[in-house]
Formats: sequence, structure tokens, C-alpha cells
Amino acid sequence: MLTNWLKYMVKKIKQAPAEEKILDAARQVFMAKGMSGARMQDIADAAGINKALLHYYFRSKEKLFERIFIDAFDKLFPKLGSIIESKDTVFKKIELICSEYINQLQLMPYLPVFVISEMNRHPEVFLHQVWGRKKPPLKAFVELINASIKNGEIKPVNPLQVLLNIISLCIFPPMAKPLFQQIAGISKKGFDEMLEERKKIVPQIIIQPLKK
Amino acid sequence: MLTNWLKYMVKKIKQAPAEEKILDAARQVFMAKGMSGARMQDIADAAGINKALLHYYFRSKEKLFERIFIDAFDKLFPKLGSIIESKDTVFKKIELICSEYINQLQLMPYLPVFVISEMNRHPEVFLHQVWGRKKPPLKAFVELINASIKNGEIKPVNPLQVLLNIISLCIFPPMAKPLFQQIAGISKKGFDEMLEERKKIVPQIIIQPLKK
DNA sequence: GTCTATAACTCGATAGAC
DNA sequence: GTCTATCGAGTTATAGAC
Repeated sequence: MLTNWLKYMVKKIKQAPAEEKILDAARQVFMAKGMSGARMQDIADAAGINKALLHYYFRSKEKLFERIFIDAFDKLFPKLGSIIESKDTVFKKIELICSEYINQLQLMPYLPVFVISEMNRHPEVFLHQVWGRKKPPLKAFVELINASIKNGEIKPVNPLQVLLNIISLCIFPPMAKPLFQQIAGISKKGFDEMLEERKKIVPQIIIQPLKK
Repeated sequence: MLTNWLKYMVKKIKQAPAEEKILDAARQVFMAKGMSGARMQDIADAAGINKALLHYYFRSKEKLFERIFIDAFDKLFPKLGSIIESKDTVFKKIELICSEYINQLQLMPYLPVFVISEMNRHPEVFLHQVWGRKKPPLKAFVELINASIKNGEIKPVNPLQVLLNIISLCIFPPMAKPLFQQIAGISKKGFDEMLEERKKIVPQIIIQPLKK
């Protein structure tokens, strides 16, 4: 009996690194080229292993993609629980949410466009796998806004519009970096400075219309 | 001599519809599936013609894609000349720009994500074909803001940040429609109503911080 | 678990008849 | 200009040795 357990653990330990390497490689390749642009060979190369091994671990390209896509979808909405539950004012909370969000997205600028474009392209995957899973933590946000309206801290507004404004102002700029650089004729560095400046600008834009 | 001219015109007339049909079909298919996800067969089917004819008109998939991509890139920035050159106040102009932009994007919600994701994936195409072409009409916008600052109509601000805010608040919501519906748990109709409401909200958000 | 070799298939592109 | 038929490169997926 002990030997069986030992065999299992040895298997587990040897197994883990390959699986992790594959997931990291797949994430990178799928994000850069999308589902249909990515090649299993690219992923194998990036993981430093053989093509056949990908199928050993994940059976098919589609299964591997679904795994990566769902992980990405979940990552798109940062954990805001601690900010919302803190003792700060609504205004301070919104300020923290915005700058936290902008910071997160600087680390993964390709995530939003990957999720959105693949969502349009594979509604089946999306509906079957993502629908019905745990929802992102926006309920808490909506309740925060509604409570603040009730106790008179802020003007009456549609919480979903506020949320959509925050998301738009935080997510869009990093994903449009190459586009905006082109049309505005500015350098990468110039754009990064704009993003930095936005950590102050965005909260102001969001908060000002809420003040009485 | 007259016969040659006749032959030429007949050729032209017969040719035009097929070429147009192909371009319409290609636009539709490329936007939905991207360069690597689109199949020449899909495009041929959508155009109601044969696969070989695509190559007759556009030589290769890549050439056809470039044509569609460049057209799309140009369409992403609406002609704002007439609004900017009008006799309205800056505030009225911004209001018109926002609602005009939101209207345009409702008609082509897939355009932005198509342009952005393909731009990330094929920087070569982008640099060779789009770079160096006529720039979108944002120079006029920047000058409008700067002039309004100088003559004291609005507070001093970075015109590019104002532009980025407008673009973010107008472009992102329609392109994130499926995503936002999912996380907010609302219907298509509910989201469309939000978009309608935004034609008033967005200009307010942009204008308020500019007022003295 | 990991590899090599190869089967099975998809898709862009071309040849050639009309 | 438009079609049918087909080639050939490139890809996913599997069989089978180690």
C-alpha cells in the first residue's frame, strides 16, 4: 500500500513541472496569436517539450485553449473585495479601485483584447464553459454605490454605468497602445507617461460627477 | 476604336459587382474570425462565388486581408471635420463628437476589436501599409482644445488625455458588449438601453472637468 | 512520461476547360 | 470572368517504441 502511495507522489512530482510549463507556454502563444493563429508546435517549442506531449496532457488543442481562456477570463476582474470592505470613504475606494486596476492591466496588456476577441469568435466555448461559473465580484461594487446613494454620500446614478465608465477608462487605453501611438504620433515612452498620469486623472473623472 | 472602348466598359461593368461582393463578404468574414480564423472558402460562400475567383481578383489571402484591414483602420476614425469647423462652442462640439461617434460604432461594433487584435498580430502588415498614410483627423481636435485653453474657455488640460478619454468611453462599451452582459447579468436589450443613455452621459463626463 | 514517425485532414493556391 | 479538379504545404492527432 505504501508503495502505491509512493508511486503516486513520485508521479505527481515529476508531472507537475511539465504541466505548468505547458500552461505558461500556451498562455503566451494563445494570447499573442489567438486560438486559430496559434500552432501546437509553437506551444511545444515555447514549453521546451514535444508536440505529442501536449496531447498527452490536454487531449486536444481545443481543450487546452478552453483551459487558458477560462483562466484569462477570471483574471480580467481583479479581486476588489478588500478594497470595498475597507473603512475608507466611497471616493477613496473608487480611487483605489481605479489605480489598482490600471496597475494590474499594465502587467497584462494583452489580456482584454484576447478575451474579447475570442469571446466573439467562439461563443460556444464561452457559453458552455464560462456561463454559470462564479460571477466576478461586481455585485459588491453595485451594492457599494447603491448604499452610498441611499445614505446621501453621492448623487443618484446608475451603478452599472459607473462600472462601465471605470472599466472603459482603465481597460481600453493599455489595449489600444499601438493604435493610439500611431494616430497620435507619440512614442512608447510618451504613452507610458500618459498611462502613469491616468492613475490620477481617471479617479477624478469618475468621482466628480458623483459629488453633490 | 469604339469597339475597344465598348469592350473595356463591358468588362468594367461586369467586373464591378463581383469585386464588390467579394469585398463585402471578406469584410464580414475577416471581422468575425480574424485573419487566421477566416477561410477563403467561407468568404467565397458568403460572396456566392467560387474560391478560385477570389484568387483571380486578389491573388492571395494576405493581399485581400490587407485591403480589408486598411479600409477598416480608416473607418475607425469618423470624419469630424464639419463638427470641429462649425460655429458651436467647444462644449457643444465635444457633445456632438461623442454622440456621433457612439452612433457610428453601433453600426460597426466589431471594427475596433478587429483592428486592435490584428494590429498586435501582424505588425509587419501594419507598419508597411498603414504607417505613412494620411493620418486620422485628430490634429484638428488637438488644436481645438489648445485654442480653447488659450482663449480661456476651458481649463488647461492635456488634449491627448481628453481624446483618449473620449475614445475609451465611446469605443470600449460596444466592443465589450458580450463581456459586460455576462459579468453584469443583463440582456442585450438592457445593454442597448445603457448605450443609448450613454449618448448623454459621456459628453457630461468629458465636459465637466473642462469647465472652469 | 517522453519521444519519433506517420496517418488523416484542412486549406491556400494553381491549372485548365468553358 | 467563372468554374471544376487537384496539388502540395502545413497541422492536428495518434500509434508505438523506449
